[in-house]
Amino acid sequence: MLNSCTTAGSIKKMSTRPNDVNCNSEGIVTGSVKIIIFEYVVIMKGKKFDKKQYTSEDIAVLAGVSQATVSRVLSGGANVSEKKRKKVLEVAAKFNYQPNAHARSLITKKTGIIGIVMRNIRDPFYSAVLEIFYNRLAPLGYHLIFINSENEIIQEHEIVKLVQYNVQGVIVSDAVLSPEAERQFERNDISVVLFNRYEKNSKCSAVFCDNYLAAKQIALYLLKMKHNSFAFIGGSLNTSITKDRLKGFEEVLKENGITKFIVQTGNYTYEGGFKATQELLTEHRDIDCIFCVNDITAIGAIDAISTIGLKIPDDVSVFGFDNIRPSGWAPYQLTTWEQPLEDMVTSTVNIVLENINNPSADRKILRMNGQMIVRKTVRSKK
Amino acid sequence: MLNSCTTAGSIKKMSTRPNDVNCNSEGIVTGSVKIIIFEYVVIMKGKKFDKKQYTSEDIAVLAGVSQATVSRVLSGGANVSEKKRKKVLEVAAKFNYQPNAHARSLITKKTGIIGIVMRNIRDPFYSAVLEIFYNRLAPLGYHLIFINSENEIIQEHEIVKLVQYNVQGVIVSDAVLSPEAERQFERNDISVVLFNRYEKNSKCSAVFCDNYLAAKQIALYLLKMKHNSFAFIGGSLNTSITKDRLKGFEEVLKENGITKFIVQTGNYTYEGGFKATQELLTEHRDIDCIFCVNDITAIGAIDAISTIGLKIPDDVSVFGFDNIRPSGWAPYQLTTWEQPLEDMVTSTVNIVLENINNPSADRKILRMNGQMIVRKTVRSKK
DNA sequence: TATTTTATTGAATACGTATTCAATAATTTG
DNA sequence: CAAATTATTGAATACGTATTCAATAAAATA
Repeated sequence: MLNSCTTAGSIKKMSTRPNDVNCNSEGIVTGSVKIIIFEYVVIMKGKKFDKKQYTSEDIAVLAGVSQATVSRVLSGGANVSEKKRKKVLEVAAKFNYQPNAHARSLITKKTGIIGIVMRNIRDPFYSAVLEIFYNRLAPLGYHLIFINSENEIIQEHEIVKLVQYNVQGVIVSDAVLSPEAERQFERNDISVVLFNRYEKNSKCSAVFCDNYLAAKQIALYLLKMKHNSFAFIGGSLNTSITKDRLKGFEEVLKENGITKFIVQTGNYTYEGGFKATQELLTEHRDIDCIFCVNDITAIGAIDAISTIGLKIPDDVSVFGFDNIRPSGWAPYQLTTWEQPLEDMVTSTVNIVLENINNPSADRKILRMNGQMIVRKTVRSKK
Repeated sequence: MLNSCTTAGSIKKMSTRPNDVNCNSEGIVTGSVKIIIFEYVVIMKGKKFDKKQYTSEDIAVLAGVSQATVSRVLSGGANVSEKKRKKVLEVAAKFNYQPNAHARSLITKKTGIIGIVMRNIRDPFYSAVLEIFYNRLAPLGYHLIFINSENEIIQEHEIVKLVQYNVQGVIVSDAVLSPEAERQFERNDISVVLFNRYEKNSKCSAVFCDNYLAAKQIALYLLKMKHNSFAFIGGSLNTSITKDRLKGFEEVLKENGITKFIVQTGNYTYEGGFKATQELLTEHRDIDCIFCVNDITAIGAIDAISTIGLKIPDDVSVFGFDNIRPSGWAPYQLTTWEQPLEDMVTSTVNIVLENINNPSADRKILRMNGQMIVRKTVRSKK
């Protein structure tokens, strides 16, 4: 038997090629050219075709065609006779051939990789964001390299690998890029879409909720419910989210002659919301209404309020933003503003895809609307 | 001026090479060989060095060395004279050269990519898992391709891209692989570590909490607190987590002569826990103690219990597993079992790295301990 | 049937890097 | 100073694929 041979060795392309090599149902190579059989059997070491990473060259030899034909079958599939196509596919399947994506991308300049840069992945809003992005992009053949950052402003060193991997696009969620990072992408013609952020001094596209308008509507609603003393718990004051939500909110309050308005700074986390609320209510017992920049902050606020011993919404109303799942949980029942998450992701993906097809496409800024979700943390009237 | 030239064109390697080409402080190339200057200026179109993705070949020309030397400087750095090294680094920095990771990996067979396959990324436990894995692996130069799945058993088509990208290792969290998927990885010498799962009929390494032992301790604790009628809300019965936690729990109950023990099936989610608890308490009002397979299920259970109007822990005690952050939130104060998350990740990373260095390393099965976190959802006595 | 058109194919090449190998330069040793 | 090491370098090559180009085979047209 041929497979009693024990010498190991690697496959080299033969200078003389068989016209035809067949594989029987056991997966053992048979055919008219012994040297080929010999070499492949040696590799297999009795494990059939496992433990060997086949190349298109190998498949070509085993199918009795040229490497070019194998490539044609497995990439586009154009211009190959039905007979050879079948043969190639058969051999490829039998030997479980998987093309090398790196070699492929070297030629095509298409890596099929998209970078996703995230902060606060522990915030349920952003876990959802990641999940939805994956579910949208994977069926299109794009895969995600995940980058986690702790910084509001993403630094160049955090994303340089994305450049080296030639990602075809980048999604930055809940953060912005440093000028150096942005230039790095720009130089390499990698388009970036900011998700849930907006930066004036940037050339990046951006998809976000119209925070300014939403905040105005929220303020109007809270006024309608006869609140008098307002507070806002934001994130960092130089993020567009906090700036815009604060601006819209404050404008409406001023227009309506509200004088009592305290702005407290959190950091978009539960802990931040909890602490900010404690401080807020210690100094300003008369606050009867808190607008939180996002739900996770609001949940922290709610817990702080009840820890102090105040009642929601009788003593203090709380309004959130995002409509994450925990906001609907029984103890919270948070009244909030729902971001149109699915639509935002869809739009972002569309921009990314458009930039891939047309690298000189214009920057796009998309403001989406969302809607108010009324639950039980804002009193009805007084 | 040289840059008044408007013809565009791509850079070709010159057959005759300059001995030295300098870049002045403006970033404009100067030197003794005009043809080189010409070509590079043409490319730049007056935008200095933007909008051009340089290759090591380009840097070589601009630094007056061979491509091999550039490669030596930027990869290992061995065996290059200090003078040329400096020159190369200077030019590379000035032109913002980034080596192509795909071309590199084609040679080195090291992609620097690790696949992470996740389910339930919306569960705070797994968001944390992802964050920690990133934070551990990125400093080591490894990057993550993120795969999301809805399946308990990961199918081949979901992970085939990981094979094509030649990932150097795979972490599968909260799921197992189908035999075909596992073989796919095995054939390609890609080692897999199951995280928080264990599968007997698999050759994959695994890192998980000793669920059996933990469940026994939990049962003992609940017995000590004088509970009589027990329930367990698990996930799917063919996952190791549910099986082992159930087994340990049930064994102790039996040893202690407990006859009232109801097993209800959830799906590791809030909604699953909520619904299972509703059903459970409708049929079995006498249950005074529920052990939930994980915290998010337990939180759903707590909400269901209080929705029904029962008191925790006076009427019903709830015990969780994981110690996710929301378990510590004010309304929940869930008594639970903390998984040693950081240690589990560290161990997993170590196994992955070991497998990279030694592909024939043995399968490793790591059971970690964790600890009980006593809060307020289990009554003290009765 | 002769001629033109189209389909199919393989050889050669390109992608951008790391590495081998041989040649040369620099240094050390005697 | 001569000989032997060692350090440095560039040319050539390999990695695994897609694609161009030229050649051949097949089909369609006259």
